[in-house]
Amino acid sequence: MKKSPLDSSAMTEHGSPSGRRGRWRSGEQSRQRILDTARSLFRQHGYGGTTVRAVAAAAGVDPAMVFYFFGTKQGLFAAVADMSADFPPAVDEVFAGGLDGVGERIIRTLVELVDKSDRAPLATITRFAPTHDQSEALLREFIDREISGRLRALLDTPDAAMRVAMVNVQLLGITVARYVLRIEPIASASADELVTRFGALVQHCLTGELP
Amino acid sequence: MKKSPLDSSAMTEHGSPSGRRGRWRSGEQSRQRILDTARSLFRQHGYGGTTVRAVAAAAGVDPAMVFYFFGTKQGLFAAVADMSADFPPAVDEVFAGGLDGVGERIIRTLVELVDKSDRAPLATITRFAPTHDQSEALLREFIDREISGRLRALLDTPDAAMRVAMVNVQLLGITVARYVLRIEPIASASADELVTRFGALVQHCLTGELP
DNA sequence: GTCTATAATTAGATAGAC
DNA sequence: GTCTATCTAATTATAGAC
Repeated sequence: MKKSPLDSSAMTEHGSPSGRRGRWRSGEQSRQRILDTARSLFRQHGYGGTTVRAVAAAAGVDPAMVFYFFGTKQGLFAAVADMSADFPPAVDEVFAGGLDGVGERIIRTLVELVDKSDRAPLATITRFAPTHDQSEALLREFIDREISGRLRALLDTPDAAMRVAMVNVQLLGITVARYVLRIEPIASASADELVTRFGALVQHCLTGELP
Repeated sequence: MKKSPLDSSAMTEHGSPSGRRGRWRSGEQSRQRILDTARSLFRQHGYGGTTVRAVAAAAGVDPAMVFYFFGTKQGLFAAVADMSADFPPAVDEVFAGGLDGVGERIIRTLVELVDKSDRAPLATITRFAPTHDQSEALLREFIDREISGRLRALLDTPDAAMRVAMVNVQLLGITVARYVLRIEPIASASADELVTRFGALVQHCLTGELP
C-alpha cells in the first residue's frame, strides 16, 4: 500500500467517530482541540502563515503538546488535511449506476459528503491547493483518478475529454463557492436545490447537446 | 476615493507598460525583478509561507532593497496582487449588450483578459483568497459588484439569484481550473473553445430552461 | 500527558555607509 | 539605488522535570 504524502504517521486511527463510549481520555481531548484549532487557523492564514504557537495558544495548550501529538508542523498539517479515508467508498456507487442520472448522483454525493462535516478533507485540500504544493498534487490526483478517470470510462464521444473537463469545472466551482469562499447563495442553498440545479447542468455537460 | 485595502502606497504609477522608451532606469529593473519573483514565490507558498529574504535571494538583490521599494512585506504583496485597474473598463461593454449573448461575451472577456498576462490580478487574488483574508474580501467584492450586481440587473425572473449564482460557479470554476490549478484540458484549451463551450453554458444558466 | 526552559535559527524591519 | 550590519522578536523543535 502506497502511503499518501499527506498521511500523518503521528496520527493514530481510533474507533469510528460515533462509536465513542464514555469519557475522553484526557489526551484525546487536547488532541482534538488542537486539530480543530489548527484547521481553523490554517484556513485563515494558510500553512506558512500559521504558527504552531498560535495554534497552541488558541487551543489553550502548551506549544510542546502540539509537537508531542503531531511531531512536526507538517505532521499537524497532514493530520488536518488527510483525505485518505473519505471518498472512495461513496464514489463507487455514483458511477456504477451508468450514464443515466450520474449528474444528480455526483452532485448529491459531493454535497452531502462535504456538508456533513466541517472538516471534510476535500474542502480542506481544495482550500490549500492554490498555495501549497502537496495539497495541489493531492487534489489533482483525486480529480484525475476519482472523477475524470471514471467519467471517461462512461463516455464514448469524440468530445469526451472536454465534456469531462466541463464537469470538473462544475465540481471545482461548487466546492470553492460553497465550502472555501462561501459565496452566497451557493453557500447556504439546500443540498436538494444544488442537486436539482447542478445535477441537471452536469448531466447536460455529459449527455446534452453541446455546441 | 476609497482606498482598496490592497492598494500599495509604496507603489508608484509609472507610464503605460508599452509606452516605455529607452533604457530602464536601473532601479526600475530591480523593482520589476523583485515583483516577478515575489509573484512566483507567493503563488507557490502563499503569503505567510514566503519570506522577504527568499524573494530577495531569488531576485538576486539585497533584502533591504525589497523594503526600500515596497516598505513592508504587505506592501510587496499588495503590489503583486493589486487589481485596481484591470477589469472595470472591459466589463462595461460585456453587460451593456443586454441579455442576448452575454454568456459568450462574459467568458470571452474573462479568458482573453486573464490569458494575456501571467500577472493578471484576478488570477492572483483568486489564488490567495482561500488562505488570505484580504484577498478573499477583494475577490468577494469583485464578484458581488462586477458580476452578480450587473447580472441581476439584466434578469427579472423569480430564480434570478440562483441563475446568477450558477454563473458565478462557472466563472470561479474556470478561473481556478485554467489559471490557478491548471487542470487539463481546460488549462491549454484555446480561448475560442472555452468561449464556445462555456459561453453557451453560461447563457443556458441565465436564459435557458432550468429545473 | 503536560509544562518549563531553552537551543538554534530565522523572520521582518531599520540605520546608515557608499 | 544598493549594500553591510544589526536589532528585536518570533519560530520550530528538543530535553527533561513533574
